[in-house]
Amino acid sequence: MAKERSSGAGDPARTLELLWRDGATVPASRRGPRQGLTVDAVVEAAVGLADEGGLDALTMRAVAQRLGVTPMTLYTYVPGKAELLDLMLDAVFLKMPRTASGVDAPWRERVTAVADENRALYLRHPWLAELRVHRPPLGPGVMTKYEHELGAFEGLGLDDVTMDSALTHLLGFVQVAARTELDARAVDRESALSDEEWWAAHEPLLERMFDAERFPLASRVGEASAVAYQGLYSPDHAYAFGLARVLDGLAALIPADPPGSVPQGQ
Amino acid sequence: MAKERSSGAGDPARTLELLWRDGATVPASRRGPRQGLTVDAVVEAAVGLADEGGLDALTMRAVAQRLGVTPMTLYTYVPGKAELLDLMLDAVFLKMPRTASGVDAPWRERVTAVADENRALYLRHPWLAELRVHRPPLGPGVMTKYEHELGAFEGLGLDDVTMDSALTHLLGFVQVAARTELDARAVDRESALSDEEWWAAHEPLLERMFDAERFPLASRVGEASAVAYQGLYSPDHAYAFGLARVLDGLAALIPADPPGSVPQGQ
DNA sequence: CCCTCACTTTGTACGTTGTATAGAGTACCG
DNA sequence: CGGTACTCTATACAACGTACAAAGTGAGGG
Repeated sequence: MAKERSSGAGDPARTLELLWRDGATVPASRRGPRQGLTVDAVVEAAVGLADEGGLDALTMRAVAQRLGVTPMTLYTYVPGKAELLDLMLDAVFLKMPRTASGVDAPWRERVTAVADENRALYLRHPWLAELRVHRPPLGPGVMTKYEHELGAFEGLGLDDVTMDSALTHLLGFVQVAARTELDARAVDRESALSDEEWWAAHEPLLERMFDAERFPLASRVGEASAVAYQGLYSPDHAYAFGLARVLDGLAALIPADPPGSVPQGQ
Repeated sequence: MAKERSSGAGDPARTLELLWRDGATVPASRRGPRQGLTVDAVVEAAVGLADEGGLDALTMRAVAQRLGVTPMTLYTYVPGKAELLDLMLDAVFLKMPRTASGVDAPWRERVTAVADENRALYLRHPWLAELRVHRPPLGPGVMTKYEHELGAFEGLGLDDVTMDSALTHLLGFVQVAARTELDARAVDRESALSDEEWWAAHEPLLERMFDAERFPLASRVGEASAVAYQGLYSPDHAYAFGLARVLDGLAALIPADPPGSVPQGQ
C-alpha cells in the first residue's frame, strides 16, 4: 500500500503528461478496444466524491462505482491514487474563480482578493486543506494560480524572492485559517455532540480537576473568549483578524504606502 | 473503524480522568489481577513510536509490541486510538521546555520565544503537525501551555479577546511553517529522489509543455527563488521571514512600542 | 478476410488497519 | 473458599490500495 496523503510518487514523465493532457495529444489509433472513459471524467468524479465526503470518502472503489466501472479499471487512466490527487489539485486550481483586480488597485485590495479567493476555494473543496503538498504538481492549474497571485505583489517595490515569500506567507495564513474552520465543522458533523453539549459534559468534571489559581490567565482569557463568541471559536473573526495582521505585516516591507494605511510599529 | 486523525471521540468523563490522572487517584484495590503497565507507559511508547516513524508508524499493534503485550491489552488502559492521541498531545505539551522571559523583557522577545518553543516542539515531534485538533483535550499540558503563552501577550494593552486572537494567529503561523518544513523532509526521505534529481527529471518535459510567455511572472519569480536558495524551498528563511511579518503585524495593535518600553496595565 | 496481439476491463487475492467479541486466567472480598 | 470483577489473549471483520492473471475486444498486417 502506498503512503496516504502524500503526492506525486510515480513516474514524473507520466504524471506530467497527464497534467498537461489535452485532446490533441491522444495518439488516435490504439490497438485494443476504445476506452470508455476519460481522465477528465475520472478526475471529476474523484473531486465530486471528495467534495461531498472528504478524503475519507475518496476511495478508488467509490470513484469506480460512481463511474459504473470496476475499481481496477481506473488504473488504466491513472497510475495510482497519489497521482489522482495531483490531478485533482491541479484541476481545481485551474478552474477556481479569479478576481481581476487592475494593477492600479490598492495593494491591500489586491492581496485581500487573493486571500478571499483561496479561502473560498478551501471552503468549496475541504479536502484541499487535508492534502500534503510539498513539490506541488507542476500542471497548468498550479502555474496559472501562481502567475495570477504573484500579480497582486507586482509593482510594489519588492524583489522577486520577497514576492514569493510574501505570497507563501499569505497562502499559509489562509490555509491554517481554513483548516481550523473546516476541522471545527467536521467535529460538529461527526461528533453528535454540539459545542454546547460538549462543554456541558466537560465543565463539571473540569471544575474538579482545574485549579483556577494555577491558571489565572488561562481562565480569565478563556472565559472572555468564550463569552465574546458564543462558543469556542469564531472562524470569521479569526480570518478577519489574521488577514489584517498579515496585511499590516506586509506593509512594513512596502516602501510607499499611501493614505488609509495603518502605522507600523518599531 | 474510527475516523483517522480526529481526536476526542469517546466518553468525555473517562478522557478527562485520564488526562488529569495522577498516582493518587488510583483506587488502590481492584478485583482482578494487578495491571502490568501504566497509562504513562502506553503514552510514552506511543510518543516514541510516533517520533520515530510518524503517525503512520503509530498503530495499536506496534505500541503493543513495544510494550510486550498483545494489541487488545491496550484497550484496558485507553479507550481507543483517538483518546491515546489526546493523551500524547497533552503529554508532550506538558513536558515541553518553556523559556522563562521576565515580564520586563521586550514583547517581541517574549513572543519570539513562544514561537521558537513551538517550532522546536514540532521538529521534535513531527506527528504533532499532522494532527487535527479542534476541541483540544483540556488536560494539564494544554492548560499549562496556554497559560504560559498568554503571558507573552500580558501587559501590552491588549484586551483579553485580542490576546487570545494574537496567540492563535502566532501559533497558526508556526504550525504552517513547521508543517511545510516537515513535509519537505518527509518527501525527501520517502521519495528516493532528491530535490535536484526531481527537478532534473521534470525539467526537460516541463520545457516542452510550459510556455514562458504564458507565465511570465511565474517563470521570473520561480527562477529567482530557485537560485536564491539552492533548491525549492528554505524552511529557515520561510520561518524567519514569516515571524518578522507576524511581529510587525501584531505591532500595529500594540499602543506604545518604544525601545525598552515598560509594560502598561490595561 | 481473418488471425494476431496490443490494449481494456474484470475477478480474485494479499497484507494492513482499528477494534468488537468471546473466552481464559487471576486474585481480592465476603 | 467460592463468586465475581477484572486483565489479558485469540480470533474475526470490514475497508483500504493495488498486484496479478485471465477474459474480452477490435484494428492492423498478411
